[in-house]
Amino acid sequence: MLATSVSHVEPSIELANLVSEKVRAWYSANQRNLSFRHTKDPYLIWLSEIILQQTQVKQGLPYYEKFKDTFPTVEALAGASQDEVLRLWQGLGYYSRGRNLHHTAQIITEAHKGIFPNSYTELLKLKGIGSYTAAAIASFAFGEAVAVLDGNVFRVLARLFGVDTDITSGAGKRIFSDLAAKILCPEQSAMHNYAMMEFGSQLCKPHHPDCVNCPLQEVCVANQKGRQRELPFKAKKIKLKEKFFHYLVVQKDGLYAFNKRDDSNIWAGLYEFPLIETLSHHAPLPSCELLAEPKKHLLIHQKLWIHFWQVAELPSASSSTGWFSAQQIETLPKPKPITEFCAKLCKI
DNA sequence: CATGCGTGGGG
DNA sequence: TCCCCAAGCAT
Repeated sequence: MLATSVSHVEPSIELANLVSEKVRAWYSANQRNLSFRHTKDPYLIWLSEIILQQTQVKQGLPYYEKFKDTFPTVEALAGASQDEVLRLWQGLGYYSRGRNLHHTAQIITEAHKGIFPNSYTELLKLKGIGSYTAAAIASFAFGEAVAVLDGNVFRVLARLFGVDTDITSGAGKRIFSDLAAKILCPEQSAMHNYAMMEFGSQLCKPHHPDCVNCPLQEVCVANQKGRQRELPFKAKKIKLKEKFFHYLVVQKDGLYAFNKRDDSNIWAGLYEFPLIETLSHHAPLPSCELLAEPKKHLLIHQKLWIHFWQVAELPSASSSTGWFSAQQIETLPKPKPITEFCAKLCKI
């Protein structure tokens, strides 16, 4: 599944040109009619780009229109109060975008005397403008030859060139920005960037890419190999899950109930007290006595809460339990929390 | 570099 | 129900 070192296709100049030409031709015939694409006013382009960060056009468009009507210029936006701006932003989410928008409008109005910074490098210095937005404004408003790299472009490039490097990793960012730069048509950067994003959002879609009608199907690695579904590759976000382990300390005739863990889980093959896993700290059985404070045990993507309960008898359900003396247990391989608990138990 | 930040929609 | 995704950025 996960490939660490994969030799994806390195596009030749010819292939790079072909890709840009085909995508731009597709765009000319298939682009949606979106008002913010029909302006070169850097203020309006900036406004639309901020609103559309992590936001679908359908959701953001009404906000763009509202802001454009209410604040037609950067000075008008700068002159508003933060409350007015956030009131207009209400419901769109990611409210720091609204705060930064207002703040940056004031910087441009005052420090830049109302003149919008006109290069990728200068734009990047403004609050709320990162690499994507700087490239978007620089190319759309000023024709600078910089390639945008957003979620759509990641997807198009990953599929087209068969790149299965994790797009969230540092290595991935490098590979994809190199590829994006390589296929950019410098004389047509605005059109190229619009086209790449539109192509990704309308044809090379995440779930049902329209490969049958794709002008690049013959050069697309994912299409050749049927890997559209796997690309782009993102490492699964590791969510720290909380688990509650309850160990039952049961003594019978001087022997302790003790089990060997099966090999399909953590601590495979090690020994432990009979275990009940629940969803809370609460006692797992009606009559049992807590022997120690719950112990936190951190694994790579799990937080375990370990409890030890003294119990008179084993629940009838538990099977295949062995019985061992304290001396025998001492010699058995055990997980760290069990070892620690046993050590404490011996001292008492 | 991992995480938090919002809301709406789809599988 | 849950997870992923949508024109990312700041910390």
